[in-house]
Amino acid sequence: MLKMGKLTDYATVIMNFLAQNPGEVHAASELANVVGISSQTALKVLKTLSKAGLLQSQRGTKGGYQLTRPAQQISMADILQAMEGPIGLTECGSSPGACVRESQCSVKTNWQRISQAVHEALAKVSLADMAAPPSQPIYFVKSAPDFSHAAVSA
Amino acid sequence: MLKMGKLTDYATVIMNFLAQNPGEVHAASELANVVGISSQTALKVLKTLSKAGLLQSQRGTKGGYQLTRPAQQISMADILQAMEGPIGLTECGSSPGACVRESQCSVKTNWQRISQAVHEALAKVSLADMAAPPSQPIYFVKSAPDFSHAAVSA
DNA sequence: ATATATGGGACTATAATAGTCCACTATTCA
DNA sequence: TGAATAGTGGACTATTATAGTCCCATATAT
Repeated sequence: MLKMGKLTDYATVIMNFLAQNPGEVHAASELANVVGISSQTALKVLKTLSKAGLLQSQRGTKGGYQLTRPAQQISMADILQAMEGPIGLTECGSSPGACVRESQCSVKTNWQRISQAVHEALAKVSLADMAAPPSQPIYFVKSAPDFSHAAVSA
Repeated sequence: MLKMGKLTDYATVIMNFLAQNPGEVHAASELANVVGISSQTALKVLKTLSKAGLLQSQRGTKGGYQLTRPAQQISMADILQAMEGPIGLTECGSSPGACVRESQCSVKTNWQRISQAVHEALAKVSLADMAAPPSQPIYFVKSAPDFSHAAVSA
């Protein structure tokens, strides 16, 4: 399914909520309610997002979280990367050296390119875009990974 | 990391090998050697690919596997989908009804679109492209998910 | 017939993820 | 200044998903 983790899912909903309430500070317990999860779990997500620099936290009574920058300047790639580490469909795409067969792998380079394409697709979508209901059905990738130059080998 | 499973990884290497040896039938044990995994595990992958219609199998002595159609006509999306089911970053993108909060979810539609964009990126890359070493560094997504119409809400 | 090879399903081990808990630090307000 | 509130960091456990293995059945070539 190529799916992201649940925590990442929560993160996007939380970030979306904060994007819709700019300038306000929201406590973890409140955000937990928005998503429908426990405060503990929300806290875990919020800590991760804070460490990644996407959220600004405030301690003590009246404390909570808010976006560090405008929703237009936060991409879905930022959020995914914060929650799951570098975007890459294969190990070799995000962590060079992890695969023992890396040197003689025939498909490595192209996988890295596909990962890059996926990353770019996610980077193009900002949190502000996400928060806004789309006005019409559209196609997204007008031009996709360009392999047109590559001839069939073998 | 948004990564695919190991078995999917094996699948791409196997498919790539078969693409480079068109018209030949290769046994599971041989393909297992190519990837560096056990025959049992290779078999598991091969069964899945066969069921999905990407491979043609032949039983008995001198049996084995080959591509059902030319490598140009098999996309990476086909392989991923065969191994991991429908491509979708979120549950709601690939299995409507799976998420209890689906109806009031503010980001559902846009996630579905992002998943669609990822799917299209993978669909554009054929097995033949994958088998061929890229001749030059290129950018893949010239135009990505188009959210330009969407205004910032709230 | 027999050896070889795939088909289908079930089972188990392992790994990744999600969820929870605890002790600590910072801030507000009475 | 003390109590209440709220985030920080790390560790731990439960759960889930994945990977790997095994068994028995079926098909084919010699």
